[in-house]
Amino acid sequence: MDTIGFKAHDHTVCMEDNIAKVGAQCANTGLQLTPVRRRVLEILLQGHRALGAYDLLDVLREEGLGSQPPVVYRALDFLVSNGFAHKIERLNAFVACTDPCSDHAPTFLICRTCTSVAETHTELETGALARTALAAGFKIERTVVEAEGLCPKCQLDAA
Amino acid sequence: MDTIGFKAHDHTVCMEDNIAKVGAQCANTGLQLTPVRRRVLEILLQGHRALGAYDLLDVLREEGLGSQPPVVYRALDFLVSNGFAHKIERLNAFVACTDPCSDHAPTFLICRTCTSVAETHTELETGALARTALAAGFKIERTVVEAEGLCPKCQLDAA
DNA sequence: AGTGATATGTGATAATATAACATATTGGCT
DNA sequence: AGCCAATATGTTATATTATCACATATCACT
Repeated sequence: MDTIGFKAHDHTVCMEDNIAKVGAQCANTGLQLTPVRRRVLEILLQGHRALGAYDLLDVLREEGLGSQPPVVYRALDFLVSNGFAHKIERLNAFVACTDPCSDHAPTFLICRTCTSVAETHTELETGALARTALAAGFKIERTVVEAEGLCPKCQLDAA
Repeated sequence: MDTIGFKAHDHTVCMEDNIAKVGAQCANTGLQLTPVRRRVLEILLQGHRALGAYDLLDVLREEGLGSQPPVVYRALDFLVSNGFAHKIERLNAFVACTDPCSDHAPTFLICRTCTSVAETHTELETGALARTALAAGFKIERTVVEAEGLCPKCQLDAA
């Protein structure tokens, strides 16, 4: 039950590792990590925070990488559908995946004040939700599990 | 581990019970179940399905109960913040609560083809999340747990 | 080089949600 | 009843999030 995002860590290494893993995965599977896609991933990796599509687009626009919404939505669609990023439904925003090589059912801890997001991985198969679904004859294809609250730092700030 | 929504049941009674409970709760606590609020709840109760705010607004408009977005969003805000309805974040849509008297952390099973929604109340899932959060020093205030897939009926139809 | 698949550029618009401010209604109090 | 404060509604405008549609470019492979 790994939790990255609220813990101190070498973030430069964290980012480089992530990009390297994604690059390798793309090379292996024939996916194209084009400049816009790579840049969107880099921006998302910059902080363990959720960013809206239009926040990302603002950065791309400044850098001359694109100016219209479809540019960023296409890049996000690529990243999300290949498991390199996730959408936080509660915020209509996006985060880089912290473990981009494994196929997983991620869960998120979202800080309401600083919008930082920690990703954790719980097993879907054995969870209570899976048992409930089974009992109801429901076939789960995808899950959204998000907890909203206060991260350690913001709890201190609030006190 | 109750699951209403994919099971056959007397839906007229289901609706009437729900409205009666909500009415009683409002009377007890001084909340005002005004015509628009009541009507929005009724529309949501009509099926165990998620409806978008603008779908609801279309109905209200036909019935002369309101024509502008704030009308329906205010009613939904009332219903959601008092636990009489829930927002399905994955769909940006709303459902009536199936157990409007208890304070709970609901979870949902969402059928991708018929948009029917079953509400369940598993404490276990939030329990596992709660342990993860505790380990990370994160204080949970609210959770979003939604599973998307195929309901029993749509599995049959697909076969 | 040619071809089909994939990716990008761009303008328009759809879908979801809130701000801001005026007016009306309700409930409690004297 | 009459008044006040709180709550609810009406309405215009706008913000935010997301997709469509179609033209063009680039890539991967033969």
